Amino acid sequence: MSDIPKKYDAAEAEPRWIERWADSQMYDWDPARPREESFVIDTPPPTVSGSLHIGHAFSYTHQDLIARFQRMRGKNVAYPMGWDDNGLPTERRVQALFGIRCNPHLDYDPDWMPTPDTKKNRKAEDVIEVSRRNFIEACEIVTAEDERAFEETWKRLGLSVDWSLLYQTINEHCRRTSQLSFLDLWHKGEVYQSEAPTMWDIEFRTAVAQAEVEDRERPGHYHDLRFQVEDGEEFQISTTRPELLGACIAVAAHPDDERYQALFGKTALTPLFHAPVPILASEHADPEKGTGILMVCTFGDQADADFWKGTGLPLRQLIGRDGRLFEVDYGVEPFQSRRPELANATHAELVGKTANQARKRIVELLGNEGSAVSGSGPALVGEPRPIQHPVKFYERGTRPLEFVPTRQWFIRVLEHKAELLEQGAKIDWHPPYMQTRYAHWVEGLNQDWCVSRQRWFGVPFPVWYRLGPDGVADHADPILAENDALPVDPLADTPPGFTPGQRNQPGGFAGDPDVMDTWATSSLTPQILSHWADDPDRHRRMFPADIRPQAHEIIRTWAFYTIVKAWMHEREIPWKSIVISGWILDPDRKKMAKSVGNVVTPRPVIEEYSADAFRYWAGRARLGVDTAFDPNVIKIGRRLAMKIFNASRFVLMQLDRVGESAYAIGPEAIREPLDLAFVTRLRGVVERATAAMDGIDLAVGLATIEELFWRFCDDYLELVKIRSYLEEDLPARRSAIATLRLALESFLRLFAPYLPFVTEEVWSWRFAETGGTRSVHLTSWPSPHETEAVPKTSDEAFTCAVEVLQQIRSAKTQAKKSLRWPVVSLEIQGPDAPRAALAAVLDDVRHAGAVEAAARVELLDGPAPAGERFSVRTTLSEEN
RNA sequence: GGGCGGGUAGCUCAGCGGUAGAGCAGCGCCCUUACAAGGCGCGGGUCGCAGGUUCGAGUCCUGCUCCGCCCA
Repeated sequence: MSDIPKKYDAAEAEPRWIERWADSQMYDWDPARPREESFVIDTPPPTVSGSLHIGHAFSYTHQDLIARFQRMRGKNVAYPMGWDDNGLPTERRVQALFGIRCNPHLDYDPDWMPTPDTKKNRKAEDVIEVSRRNFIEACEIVTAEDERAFEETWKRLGLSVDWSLLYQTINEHCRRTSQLSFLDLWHKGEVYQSEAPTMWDIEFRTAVAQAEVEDRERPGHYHDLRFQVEDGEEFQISTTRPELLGACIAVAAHPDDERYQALFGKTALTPLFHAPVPILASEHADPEKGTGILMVCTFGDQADADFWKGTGLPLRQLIGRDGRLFEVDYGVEPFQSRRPELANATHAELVGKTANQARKRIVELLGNEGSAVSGSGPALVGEPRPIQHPVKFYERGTRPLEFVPTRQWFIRVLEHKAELLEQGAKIDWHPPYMQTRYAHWVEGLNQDWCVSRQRWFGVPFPVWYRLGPDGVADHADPILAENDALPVDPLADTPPGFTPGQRNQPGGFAGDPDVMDTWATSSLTPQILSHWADDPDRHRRMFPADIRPQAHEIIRTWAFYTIVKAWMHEREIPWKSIVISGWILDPDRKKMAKSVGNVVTPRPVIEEYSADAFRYWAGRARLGVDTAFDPNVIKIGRRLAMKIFNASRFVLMQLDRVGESAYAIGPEAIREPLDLAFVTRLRGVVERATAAMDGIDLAVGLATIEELFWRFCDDYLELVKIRSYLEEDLPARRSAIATLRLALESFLRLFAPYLPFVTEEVWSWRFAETGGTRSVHLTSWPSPHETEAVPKTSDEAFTCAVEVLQQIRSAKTQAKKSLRWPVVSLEIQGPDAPRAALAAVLDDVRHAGAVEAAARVELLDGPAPAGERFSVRTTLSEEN
């Protein structure tokens, strides 16, 4: 038998085990086993170009705890990893790193290689324009690097991922799956194209979906402007966006608003532009806001866009895709004006300006004498009034969204709210209240899912358009790719029935230039894993998945979209349960953010405290609840790992002292009252921990195991020492040895999901050979069956022993004596039942408490203090 | 403004109908042959506030308050 190491050095041991596990295939999913035996995890594919912060490692640890537990329960666990490569985060990073920008009109340069641009103050003219294909190649180089870093961190954390199931959301298989999904939805009528005002990010120049939009409180101003009715009467509207005055198409007040009853149905004229606009009654107007009457323009906000739809009013778009006001001609439809020269002169002041710049200028113009419609006085009444109001932003953007009419692809979700709510209810949510959050999101939807993005590094739509003789695309009747041709790149591949030379030629074809939203692909992760696109048999074995672990901020995106897709394709739920981790906040309970500079990355923490310690911290957090980053809790984990090491060392040294036969003593040798009582405790802990883990109550499972383990170390080991030290092979020693072995083997397996490194280290010393399983991670989770040969008793004897032992220790500590200090007299008073229980284990207690052989020990009948079993009087020896 | 979660010892949290718990921090003691990056012990809380239900309420109900998150 090999020597048992004296010290545990996690920094040395953990990498050693990672290496050993790497090629062992011990975490691999076995495709041959039936569905009932499988446990399929739909792992969130992290965005590789995002920075990895400690919250990711925290959440991924939760998945691993579940994976390892299920594996030990005998399940054939499919625990994949995926990298979410495509989309804006990658493009943004690539642009910044290489100082490049994609120009899709350029030709591919096969000799071009991206080189990091280290210029400190890069000017706009320094940015190199590259072709779409070169740009995509640059993205691929960066993501490949990022993936390596992620993989290394996951391995360092001890994630038991089956790396043979690895995928990238941009790889061929995912592109095929994603495009197939699109085609399937097209054939089912769930996807449509429309040209409509869409939320548009002027910075990235792409459409964005409702799920990616957030409200931010921003300062603004109410501007009161004088409008004039054709008959000369005046009224004032309030607006926060005076720069859109030229885009005004109507004026509206609430139908019940007494103040404006006389105006409804009349026509008003706008100042500076003199556009005739109808005065309408509309529920959209809030009588409490501003003057209660507002101008509707195309488009100041969502309300304007909603209002405009279906009214038949003209579309007067002023803001372009770059966020600047473009040229228009007043006096020509749809830009009506009673005084076109004045309107055009005004607009000339604003053309080319951003919304902000234009606002400043037009406020000056509106403040000028004579700017009112009547020509008398300024149109602007008083000073603009500062307010705070919510403004819509793309979640990754820095500038307010605009509503710009563009052609986009949409997936129908609004008309399926009821079904999507029903699907949500079929899924088991952990914690349950997270389902409410999902439901509220679904109920609050007000737009279909916009899936097209005007970007490059993503999955293209498998679609081409016929070009008429005039070169104009026929969007109404797109050419779709054949299923078996997928994946296609419509900008490179030629549609059936055409030749490459007909690309972009009148009478020829054009490829759809857009790519899909990242979520359009990552909403298919269960199907990507199951090979829905090309392997129906495997799909049946893996779909729906058992579990989806994720954090709560992506309920509205990833979870929601995945539920949508699974329902649309197969009328199924994507997974049986969903587990939501909380967020990690900084120690002051603030959200970690790059801009605040309080982001903690996982690697240094793992290096400092060990992966086991980190995992302990993650395992202790309750699901769904945000947790402050607290090194103190991680330190407790480190201490626990150390304790497991030392206690194991002690137990195995006891077994070794007996010899190899010790490892063959079965549970039937457990006969001593103390040992029976402890095994009863252990049995209860196994049952409770198993129930907790089954219910994904990871923190409760850990706390249950940990609590008994500390009792084991602090009290049981002390109480049993005297018997395990016995030189002779007596039943008392056999019972002790058998209990120690059973307990240690149980604890190691119970802790294995949480602390995979130290448990494996200890397992390797002896049990790898004697236990018949080379790794603790290949053993089975402890079960009550293992202790069937041990007579069931109460755990009262152990409880009583511990109580008296603690009283003795307390007496010694208060007397400032060492714990080895001899006791000469012990008077224990208590009721019959605990006295009887104690009597059976009194020898163990005497030895653990260093009660002298000749000491007077009395068990007396009598009451005990409230909440205790005994009243104990300890008399210490005068000298040691 | 609506919804969700939470306010328990100095700190981090457990307990969710039956005599207030753990760990950390504090204080004190102990180098006991597994463990000094250790062990043992000791203090320490009107369980956010106000009502109510109950024989009995951190624990259930109502209102309020503060914090966080999600959504408008």
